[in-house]
Amino acid sequence: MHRWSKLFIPTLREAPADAEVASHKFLLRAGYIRQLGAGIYNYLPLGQRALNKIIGIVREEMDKIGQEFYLPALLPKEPWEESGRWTGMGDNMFRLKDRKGADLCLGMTHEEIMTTIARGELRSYKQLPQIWYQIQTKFRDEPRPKSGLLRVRQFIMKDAYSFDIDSAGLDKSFDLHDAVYRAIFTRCGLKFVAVEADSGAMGGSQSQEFMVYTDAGEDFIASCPLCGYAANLEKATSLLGPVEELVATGDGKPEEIHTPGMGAIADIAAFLKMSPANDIKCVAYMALKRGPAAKDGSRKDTWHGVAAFLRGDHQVNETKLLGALGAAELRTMQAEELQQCFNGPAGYLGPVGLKHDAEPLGEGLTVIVDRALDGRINMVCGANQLDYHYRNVTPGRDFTWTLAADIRSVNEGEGCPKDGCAGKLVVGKAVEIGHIFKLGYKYSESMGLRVLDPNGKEVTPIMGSYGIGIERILTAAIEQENDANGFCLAASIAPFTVVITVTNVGDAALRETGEKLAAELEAAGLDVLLDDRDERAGVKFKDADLVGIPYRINVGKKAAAGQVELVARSTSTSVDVGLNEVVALVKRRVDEEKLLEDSH
RNA sequence: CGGGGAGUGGCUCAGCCUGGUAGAGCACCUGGUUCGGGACCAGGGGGUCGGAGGUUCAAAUCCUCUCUCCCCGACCA
Repeated sequence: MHRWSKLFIPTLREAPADAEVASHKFLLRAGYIRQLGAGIYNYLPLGQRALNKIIGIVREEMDKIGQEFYLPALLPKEPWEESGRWTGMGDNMFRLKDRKGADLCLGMTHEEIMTTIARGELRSYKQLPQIWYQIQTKFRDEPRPKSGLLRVRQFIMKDAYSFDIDSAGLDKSFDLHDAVYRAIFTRCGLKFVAVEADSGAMGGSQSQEFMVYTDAGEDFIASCPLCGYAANLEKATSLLGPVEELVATGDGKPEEIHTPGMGAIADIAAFLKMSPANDIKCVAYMALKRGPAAKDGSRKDTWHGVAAFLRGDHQVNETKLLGALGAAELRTMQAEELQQCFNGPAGYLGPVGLKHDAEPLGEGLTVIVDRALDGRINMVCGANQLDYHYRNVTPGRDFTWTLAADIRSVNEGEGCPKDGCAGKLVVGKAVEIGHIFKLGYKYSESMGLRVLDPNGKEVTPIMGSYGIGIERILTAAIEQENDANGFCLAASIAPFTVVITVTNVGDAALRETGEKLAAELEAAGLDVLLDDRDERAGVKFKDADLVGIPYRINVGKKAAAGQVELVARSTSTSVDVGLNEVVALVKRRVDEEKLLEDSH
């Protein structure tokens, strides 16, 4: 049994000024965490208990499909050079040298390391499939840590890796993780959605994120309320309605028009009394192409000019653009670069007469057009000349391109992309709590993992990679359920399941009743905290509400009559219960919560 | 890295513009009165004003440099 008077639970009346999001404020106020530096936090006893409970659930579920490892966080350079990520990870990797001057890094993910184990030990298809996981501290030198535990530089991750003989096997491993992840998040009391996602730096084909809707999140999710389609905005597509085309003027060929001071799309649209959808906008980038790795691990990276053209009312999706180009990084062009590539100024850039490369990221300019320009006619675009535009511009007839691709972000209200679905997309903010990838052969190939197949032939196993952010589960749970007084965690992850508040410890009878009740609850298998502090009742109620414990039992005035109050934190409802029934009632409530989870 | 903001007892902040004895509330310690939704009274402890340099008889306050943290944009669990 734990007594509040003996525990270190430093609650705060006011949130420190630099906390902005709810979970950050409450984690600090409830005495779960204290900050040590930007994106670096101390976990205090209450926080540690909650995280341990989450880890327990993750471990229990993961053990159903995989085996737990524990790899080092301090890693030598070599495996990273083999995969190409020693340079590929860039500044996000914490690097250090040992006393001999050898390069080391702090692990930010462990594909490489797991692969070294696999290639050292796996010899036969008979040993596959394997699912290996660990729960371990990760280090990432984030450009901008923020929002308390939401984005930090040191965090706990459950990372798992699968090795299969073929893609059918990978599909199965992927589905196993999908199912187990759903079970984990449900047991943690999260209302989550699984969405299609971009694979990013991990590489690979298919990936799916698990998200919890919250304004504190950093991702946007497009979803269809009708059919259940859901995708990260980085990946989402939509069905566009028809656009009313402009009527051609003159001979129907591109015609230069004088448009002084109309560098913005809104201006030119108003001037020509047309919709921005009739305009072709240009966003000019410099894209970084990674060169092949040299023997010493170094690379020659090069920058290439890219002109992206899309509908005037659409926004570039840089994630999609990166993917379409096969580039590593993007930055917008400087004025001199614009002049050099377009011979024209920003605001008046256009595709007509633009020379472009045949292949992406070549010597000259890469012209990429968005698919939403397919089949469009009589559009308006910049003339690559200050204060001039063209009209009557038809893609394909009046200009060509290096490649066409989906490079725009969908907007709320656009049509659901699923065949036959008439739904309209809605966009919401969310935080990512888990991500599962089909990696493919990226690591097994580059690092030389081979096994013999049934025919005695060497084959390369196919891999998957699967992550869960442990602290993110806690953070998302708090974001999901909080009010003015604090937050409420599911019994499964709360540091304590029930707190017994003895309203007046000066009263020996009350104190004894509380002690006895606590012992009984503990005997019933519940995590119980006895608030035996010599504080006024109000202080103890406030603290109990603050720290997220789902059930509270008030031992007060009515105790003499054999009655206590059972208060549910989530609904703030209380019922009077007989002292001899309260243990069974709390137990039943907690068990019902579990049942509810299982039925998901 | 670009842009914006902040560093003053443990927490929230005032003081800075216009240089002149470092303050309030909460928290903490002692005593008393209270005791079901963050009590009250009295007394008390605690601060190199982020750091360095400069201007000045005198710097929390003015100047220069620097460090740290937070927020907005490119990354991801």
